Formats: sequence, C-alpha cells, structure tokens
Amino acid sequence: MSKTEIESALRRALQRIAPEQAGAPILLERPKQAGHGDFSSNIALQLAKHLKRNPRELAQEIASALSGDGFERPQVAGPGFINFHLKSGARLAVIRTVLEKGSRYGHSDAGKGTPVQVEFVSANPTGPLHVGHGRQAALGDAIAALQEAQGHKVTREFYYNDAGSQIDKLAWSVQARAKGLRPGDAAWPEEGYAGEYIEDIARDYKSTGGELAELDAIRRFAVDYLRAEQDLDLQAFGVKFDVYYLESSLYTEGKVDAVVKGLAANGKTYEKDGALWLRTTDYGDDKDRVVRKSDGTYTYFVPDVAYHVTKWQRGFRRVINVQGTDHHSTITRVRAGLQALGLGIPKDWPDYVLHSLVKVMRGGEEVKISKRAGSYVTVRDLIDWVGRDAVRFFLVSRKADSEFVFDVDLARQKSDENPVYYVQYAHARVCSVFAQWGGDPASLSHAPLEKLASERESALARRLEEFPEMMATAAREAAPHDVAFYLRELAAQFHSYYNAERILVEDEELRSARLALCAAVRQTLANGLSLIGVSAPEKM
RNA sequence: GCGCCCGUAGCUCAGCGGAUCAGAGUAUUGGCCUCCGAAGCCAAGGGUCGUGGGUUCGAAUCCCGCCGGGCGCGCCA
Repeated sequence: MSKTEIESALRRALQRIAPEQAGAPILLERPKQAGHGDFSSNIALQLAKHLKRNPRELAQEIASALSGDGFERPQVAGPGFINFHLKSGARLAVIRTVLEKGSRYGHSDAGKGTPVQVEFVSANPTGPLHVGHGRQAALGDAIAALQEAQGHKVTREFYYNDAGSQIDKLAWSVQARAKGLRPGDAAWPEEGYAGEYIEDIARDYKSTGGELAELDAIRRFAVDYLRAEQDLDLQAFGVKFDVYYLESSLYTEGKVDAVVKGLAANGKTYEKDGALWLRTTDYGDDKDRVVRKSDGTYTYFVPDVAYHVTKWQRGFRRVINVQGTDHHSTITRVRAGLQALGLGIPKDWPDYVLHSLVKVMRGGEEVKISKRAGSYVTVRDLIDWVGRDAVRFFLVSRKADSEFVFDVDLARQKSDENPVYYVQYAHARVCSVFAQWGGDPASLSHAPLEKLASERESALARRLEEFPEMMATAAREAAPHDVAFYLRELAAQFHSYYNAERILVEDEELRSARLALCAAVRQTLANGLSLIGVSAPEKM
C-alpha cells in the first residue's frame, strides 16, 4: 500500500537526518483539501521543538531526503507540513484491489479470530422494545459487525432479567387485568404496567385456560409472550443474537453465591444495619454498596458481577457493553466488584458504549406515547413509520453519547433530504448503469485504469482508498457513525461524478475503466451499508 | 449539593491524542433534464465553535471558573 510506503520512506529519511528521533511516531493524515495531497505529515512540526530547529527548514530537509516509487516529490507547506501526492497509477490501483477483494474489501484479519463479545439491548421482558432499545440494537449490531470485519470472532449477546421484582410487577399487572381490573382502579397493583399489551397478554392467558390464581404460571406465560414479541421486533430490525443469557441461571447455577463468597473471602465486605456491604469505595465509587439486603436477597448488581465473571471465564478479553447513559453508574460498581474478586481482570474491563436517549419528533411535536406500550414509543412504531433501513441508518449516524432527535417526517421522505435514500440511490444508480451496459463485470478486472485522468476520478479513488482505514478506526473506537458519514461522502462524490461524466462512452477502453471505477464504488457502498444493516437496492 | 455527558450555521449534526479545522446535510436563493435514474448536480448567502480566563509560537480541540441542557446519585432493576 502507498501509505506504508510513505511511512517507511519517512522513517528512512529520519534515520539519516536525526537518528536520535528516528523512533518518533509517524502520523500520516489525509488532508481534506485535495490541494494538500493524498497524505500529509506533521512530523517536522513535532520534532522541531526537540531538535530546536525551525520547523519549515526541517521539513524542507526531510522532504529532500525522501524518495519512493509511488509518490511525486513531496512538498512543504504551511508552517512545516510535508504533503505527498501519489502518482496517478498508485492512486487508481485501489480500484483493482476493491474488485479483487469484493465483499471482503475493508475487512481485515488483524483480529486473528480472537473472541469479542458485544452485549446489547438486554431488555427485560416486561414490555415491547422502546426507541432506546432500537438505538442500542442499531449501535450494538454495527459495532459487532465492525469487530467481525477486523477479524474477530464476535458473540452478540442479550442478557435479560427473568427473575427480579420487575417481573413480579408484570405478573401482578397481567393477573389484575385478567380479573377485569384497569389501571387506576383501587385494587390495581402499585407501579403496575399500564400498557395495552398487558390486556392482550391477559386475554391470551385466559383463552389458553390459565388459572387466575397461579401467579407463577402467569409470570411464565407473560415472559414467554413478551420474549416472543421482542424477538419479532428484533427480527424486523434485522438483528440476531448468538446467546440469550438468563439472569435466573446465575442463581440456579450458584454463580451469585460464589461471587458473594469470593468477595467475603477477600475481606472486601462488612455487615452493617443487618445488610452485607461491599467496599466499592476502595475502587473509586463514591459510596459503598449493599450486596445482600436485610431481607436476605441480593441487590441487582451481584448477579451483574457474576454475569461479567462468566464473560471473563468464557474467554472474552474484549467485551463491549452497549447501554443507555442512565445506567452509567453501574460501570463503576461492576468494575469495582470484579476488582474486589481479585481475578486478575484489568481495571478498565469491560468497555462500555453509552448512548443518550432518543427524542422522537413528528409533525413538529415530540411523540411520547405509543398506543400499544402506553408510555413510550416502540421500535415497532418507528419501523412502521419510516421503514427499517431509515431507522437503522438514522440511529447509527450520530455519536452514541449525543442526544438524538429522530425526525419522523424527515426519515419518511423518500426524496431529497433523506440521507439513507441518498446513499441507496447512489448504489441503485450504479446498478442501473450496469444493467444498460449489459456486459460481463468480470471483464473489468483488466480495465485500463490509466485512462481515468479527471480530478473527480482521482478524488473518488482517494475516497475508496480510505475505506479500510475508516473501518479500522470505527472498530477500534466502537464508533459506527464513522461508517454512516463515510457512506454519505462517497455517495456525494459518486453523484457528482455521475453528473459530470458520461460512463457509457463510445471509447471501449475509457468505458471499461469508468465501469471498473463504478463497480468499485458500488462494492464499497454495499460493504458499508451491509455493515450497518441497511439494504443496498438495485432499484428504488 | 455531588458525579458523568452535552452546548459548533435557522434546524439536525460531524470535527475535539492543537497546526492543512470553520465543516456536512437540511432550510433559503439562483442556475442545470431531446442525452447512462433530476430521489441528482453546480453556485451563493449564513457561525466570535455557550461564556470568561489559563497553557501554547498556535486552541472548536488541553486546563479552570461560570451559564444552559440531559442522565445518574435506593437495602429498585
């Protein structure tokens, strides 16, 4: 690759000019302005201070010492940047690479098959999935795909609480509904679930001949019902999980008890006010936390710690948990619990991606109510309103920790101002050109790329070359919005090119070169869209 | 009150291991279809990067204060 060629050329030059600094990190940036070349290095600015030299002179000296086959003579600009322009052939070579690698373009085997786990959604089975879960599903699935693209073996995991007090509330609510009570009635359970879905569950339960008095049976029925419903939502969203982990299994398999024993054995717990406490303040928490309540039951965070112990024991050295920011305080606690167990787990394990909440706007007003769920907008509502592709693209296109306003009216528009259609349209357009051409795409692998001489073609090739690097960065930072931004840029450049140049020209060599470029664009768009779970249509 | 996150163009948001970083989309305005899809392209206007200090040759980016918004702060999950 041209980038590594430039890096090693820089390294060689440094060795000669300033051997003592030859180990300095070399950062190559991709300038935004085409006039600044394909790559740029600020190494002279970095070293000027250490060497007590004028940065511009130093840059000049380094530039003169540089040589390589793939790039033109480097230029010094600004306060001391060294700008590299690739030779045309080197820049266009990426087209062939894309065509050769196909759906693997942008993928890497750097992960060497090491396991990574991404836990996301993890909704309790007490109601339909809400928009926050939708954001988690979109983010988590894309983050998982990014890790896979880097060669990791990824496990997508869904953890759910099938035992706690929330589930009791669910059972009581269904039971009350089945008895004909309504939310607000005097006998309605405190903090019961008021959504319409409770009534559906109650009706179904009765129609299967269930007894109203058997709370356990109601509980099982309701949990199964809602789990099935959540699965349908996830299926509609195009998200699949490898593992569903039940909180109850941590109790039945003795893993919760084992955690408490382990914490006590390490002297990290103490009794106070009839409860058992963990010294989480030893690990940066602002107060100690209760482990076992005075009624003898455990607080939720104990199974949480036990759960993470299983992740560690299952061999996941990289774990990414996707959660709402409203759970950020659990991070300190879980990590503290893991540290207190003394299992040799790193302090900052596991990783977390926190997302803020989603505000749904429609007709200029915030939507807060879903008919079915009662108090919140569901994933299903969003999919029904704007379609799966738009929901997934939108929810992934913002940084996770920024608040997100989901404009339903914007996402509905199957025209101009909708970014997802803009990207899909670019893909469909390329497909359309190929349909009209009617030739064999395989024949393009030997297209005479040197025929591509325009600025726009050069810029497109440059953009294509960035794709693998963007993927690697997005994977490292668990930041799928990079992918959405990249796709928009690439689509924009393609549309611009398409408008300026005719692809299907008479000249056969030029035509096949342009088609090869188009094929590479199509492939890259498809790879990126697939990563975030959005379809790449041939027609729209 | 304490902790974490956020404040960038009218609106929705990128950029934040300092420089080549004042950006994209949208909205507004003006152009471009006899011609591979106008769901598109080209162009213009529009911002003291919340605010006040500090570090630096250089700050949207790093540090501190303040203002504004979000989320946490249970023997709930």
